Amino acid sequence: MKPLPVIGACCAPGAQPIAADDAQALADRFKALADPTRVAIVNRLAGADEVCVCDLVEDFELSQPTISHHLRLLREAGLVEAERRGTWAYYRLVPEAIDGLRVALAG
Amino acid sequence: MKPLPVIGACCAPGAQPIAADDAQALADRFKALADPTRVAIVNRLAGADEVCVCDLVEDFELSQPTISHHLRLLREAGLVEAERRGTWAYYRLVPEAIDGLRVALAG
DNA sequence: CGGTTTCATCGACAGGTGTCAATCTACCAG
DNA sequence: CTGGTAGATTGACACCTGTCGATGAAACCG
Repeated sequence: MKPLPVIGACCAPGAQPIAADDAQALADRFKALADPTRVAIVNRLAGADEVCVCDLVEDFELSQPTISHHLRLLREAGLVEAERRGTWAYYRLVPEAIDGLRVALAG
Repeated sequence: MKPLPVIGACCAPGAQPIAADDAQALADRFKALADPTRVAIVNRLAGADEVCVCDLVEDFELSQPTISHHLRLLREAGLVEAERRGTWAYYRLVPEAIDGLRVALAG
């Protein structure tokens, strides 16, 4: 798991050149949001403190493995984090990660 | 070419639920930034008013068709726009499109 | 203990994506 | 008109990705 690198402004007028590594790291995080299901999951998590996986499986009309797959990608990108409590797993947003992307889009 | 739909906050704590269409539209625009070369191109365009395609082909060590391909994806996502002057083509950032993404990431 | 539930992982498959060489289409200079 | 240059398009290829069914792993219940 990467330590969630902090990348400065890059994509609005006036931004300074960024290194190839940073472009790669940014692309990786944007890739996590490059799917409508994952955008919807993030949106769902943004509306509550935490959400049980079982609720996500009910909300979206996708198989449980597919939801699990998307959650993993979001987790690996550092955008969400999971906590296991007994039989259930609860997912939360990582606001700092979203902030990081917003900052990167600034000028 | 889509009319660049405006989508409200979606991905930070406190955001309201968004429609499936909006999740799709957002994912499409994030997908345009889900590649390191395209992030670097956007960063390059952010540092100048406009950039000639010939300069991009020189800067990045990729073939001219590949650069052209990435520019098309960015254009179709509405993140950049092109202007043809004589033999050369000049690309510019569309700041409103970047702003739209930044707003979507807000809470 | 055995059975059930929740979630993650695996294997497979169709469709999408990044890349390049080759080609095509303006446009400009003689 | 001829030749040269800039950029877009095409075709091909390897690789990645979203999806599902089947299986595994861990916790709970009776």
